[in-house]
Amino acid sequence: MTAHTPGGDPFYVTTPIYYVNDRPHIGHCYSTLVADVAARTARLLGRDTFFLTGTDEHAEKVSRSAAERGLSPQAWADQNAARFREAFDFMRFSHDDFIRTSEDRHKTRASAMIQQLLDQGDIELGDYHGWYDPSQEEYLTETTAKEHGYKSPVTGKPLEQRTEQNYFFRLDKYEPWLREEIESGAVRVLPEARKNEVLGRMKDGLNKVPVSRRIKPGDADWGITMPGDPEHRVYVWIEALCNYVTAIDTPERAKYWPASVHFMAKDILWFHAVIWPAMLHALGKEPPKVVYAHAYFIAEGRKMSKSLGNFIEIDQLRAYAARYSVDAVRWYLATQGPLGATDADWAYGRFVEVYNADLANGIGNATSRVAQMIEKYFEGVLADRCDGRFGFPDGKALQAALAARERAGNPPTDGARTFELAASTDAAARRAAGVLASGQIDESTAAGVTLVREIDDFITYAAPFTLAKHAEHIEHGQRALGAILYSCAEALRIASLFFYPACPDKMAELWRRWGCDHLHDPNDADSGFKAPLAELAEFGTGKFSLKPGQKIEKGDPLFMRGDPKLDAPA
RNA sequence: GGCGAGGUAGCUCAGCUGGUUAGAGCGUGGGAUUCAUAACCCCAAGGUCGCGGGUUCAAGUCCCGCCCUCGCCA
Repeated sequence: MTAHTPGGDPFYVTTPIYYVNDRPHIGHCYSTLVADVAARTARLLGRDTFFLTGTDEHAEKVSRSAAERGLSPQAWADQNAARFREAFDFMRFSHDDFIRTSEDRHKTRASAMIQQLLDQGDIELGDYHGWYDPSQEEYLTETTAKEHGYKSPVTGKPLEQRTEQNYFFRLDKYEPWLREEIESGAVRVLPEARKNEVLGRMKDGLNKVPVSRRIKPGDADWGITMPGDPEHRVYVWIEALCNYVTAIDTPERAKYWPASVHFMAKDILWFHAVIWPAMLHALGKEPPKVVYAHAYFIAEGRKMSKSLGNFIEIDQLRAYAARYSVDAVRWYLATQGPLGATDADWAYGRFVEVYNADLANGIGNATSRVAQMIEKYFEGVLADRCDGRFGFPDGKALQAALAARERAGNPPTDGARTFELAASTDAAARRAAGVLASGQIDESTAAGVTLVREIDDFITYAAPFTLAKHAEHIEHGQRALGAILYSCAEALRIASLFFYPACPDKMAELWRRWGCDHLHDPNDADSGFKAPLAELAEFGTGKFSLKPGQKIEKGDPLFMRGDPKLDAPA
């Protein structure tokens, strides 16, 4: 789907695979967006990136829902998996593959992985006993059972103690190893608060975990059976975890293991941070480098739930996108989302504020004003190059600008300032590079925002619009003006690179207008970069820098200002 | 109940090993300005740093107690 930059270090990022019975909503979109931004950042940095998402299909409820509709489980899963694909295409996610657990490539490999665990004695038969809810035909955890007074949470009928033969994964065997991995950071569990949780819970000891249940008469033939024992069906979660490996188990893709980062919501952290690494270790494979569990979105200050019926579904995101652009929706999710341990709010008022502040009044306005000046004073053609340094005593361009302000009777009140735009863009690039190890995707967006702020500040101080009016009375006035505008444009070009992971289409649009040659195909934001960030972000003298003579087209506002008084899109 | 995190400006949060007037972004109010999408830039509003004790020459920053919120518990 996306062109890879050959030669870079492999970077493998995943999302959970989504339960195919669900309708795509903001939660799925958020997890996937986080991974997408990480993947796009990795590609921008020149890493050989592989980004995987997909659907989890082998649940009992899937076959039941299918039956209700008179469909085969597969047909039903096909239909719903397609919804996720559509939603993800709409969100402009750049996954390299979309795996479905009902695919043969997954089933055969997942079975083989389980077979190996069985052969090695890491999965063994044992007795499971727990609280069984006969009315729902399911076991409840001790905690849940207790919470409900040992009665069915659904029907209120008494629960029964039952014992059943199941297969168990010997998680207990790997406790010392796992503790060491997590404590040392060999497996980084993030955010830090989650790591503490996991370690805290591990203190109570690790038990064998049931990984299968006995097939009952009438159960649909849907899912993987325990190798060598067709009486038992493998639990979906363990099979689902295997997707991260099955999807890249080909000669060309093998280089991507171990995963650089698994992103997920906090509810499935335990599986990813504890059970999965232990399974991998048992299989003789390396554990993932980073396991990152984000928190949840709430809606307008309220928890989302089926009973309130306030889930933010894909249609609502589409409505926002119709008014503000998909990139604006991505921006809000990426910068305001629950990346840390606490939940974040999807709130319309906040959406407009952030959209206006960062996008419309930020990079959108900055590119407009710079392009407009180049159009007005230089007929839309860049005049000079400049190294982005404006200081004393040899910053001639800035001195000319200050002379103009003096002449206009509007000298700066804040004294002699120095601007090192090239140093600022370098600092931003270093900051953005931190995204990959920390999973902190907002480092890149924040670097872009900070940079734009500095550029705006510089424009105000250097006042090229004032210089333009007095240029003929000032020595080298016209050249100084060209140099200043060049630096603003060049700094904005570099800033746009940091906006790209969250706002790929808008930045591709900007690059087309300004004639920037970053992408293999300027008309396709996903066509891959021609060089890694280190080269793309060279200021002034690089291969990808703006060049004298280059045409700068202003065009319509990149992000039209939003009106907070309007009702929320619906 | 057990374990853990945290309560700092209207909002979201920074404040490392204790030390000049407690910071940022957004929002709000005012000013300046016109290159720009009435945007940008500057300034301000005055937050008992959850509450009460204690240690110290000095405490959001350490200790004790209390209140509250939140997370995890296969």
